[in-house]
Amino acid sequence: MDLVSKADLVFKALADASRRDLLDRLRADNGQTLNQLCAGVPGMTRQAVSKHLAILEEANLIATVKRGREKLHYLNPVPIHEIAERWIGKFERSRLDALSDLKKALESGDE
Amino acid sequence: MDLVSKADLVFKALADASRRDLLDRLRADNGQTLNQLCAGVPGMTRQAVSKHLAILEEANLIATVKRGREKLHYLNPVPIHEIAERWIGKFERSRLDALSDLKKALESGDE
DNA sequence: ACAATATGCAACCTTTTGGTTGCCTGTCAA
DNA sequence: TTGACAGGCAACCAAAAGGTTGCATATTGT
Repeated sequence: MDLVSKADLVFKALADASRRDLLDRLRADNGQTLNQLCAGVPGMTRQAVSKHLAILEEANLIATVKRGREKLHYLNPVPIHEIAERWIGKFERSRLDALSDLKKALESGDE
Repeated sequence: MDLVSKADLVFKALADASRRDLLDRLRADNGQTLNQLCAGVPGMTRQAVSKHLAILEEANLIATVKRGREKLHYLNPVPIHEIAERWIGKFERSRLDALSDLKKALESGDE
């Protein structure tokens, strides 16, 4: 098996606000080039953006297509979907239980 | 406004596998003490676990209740729920669109 | 009272992360 | 063919993250 799990790459990729922003911008306008994406993040070099995109690609959150001298970036929402289903879903299902535990604990702490 | 957004704290907290594991274990057995949680992570000092718990608490993913000399940790799934609703939800909704973009791009790349 | 237990605090260390600069490669257009 | 344009690669750097050790503090049971 992998040294780092697939889910871990996705969580780590999503941990950075700049990368979440890149995903947001691809969602709004899919298939942008590196330079187009750079234009939306002033105050950051092209290489920095390129590194973020590489991390997103490693996590399979984006796919790229080379078209001549430019590289088009496409959002792949599948890993986000899987994370939501497999991991967040568990917590969704136990939401009310956990809150009732919490409430009980806080009440008994008041005694 | 805050220097770091609330959502950012949650994403950052979820970025570490040990912390996700702690949440998992609290979900299975809510209200554990620090030492109980340490027992489940062999090969890590109590202080390391304590730091992870502090980060989770900072992100509001757990709430704590002091009970005598021990501190009980309770899962708070609400931030996870909010993340799922506000952020992941957007990507869920655009899932098919993005995939169709991707497919089109890959096809035209084959010409 | 006192020893054991449960946790907190702080300094310190190493690795990872996010970013930069500088230069190289490939592609298009005149 | 020769610039200009889009992007890749590698070295380097500062700051943050993850972890440790050592000591301090508060609570509890005997």
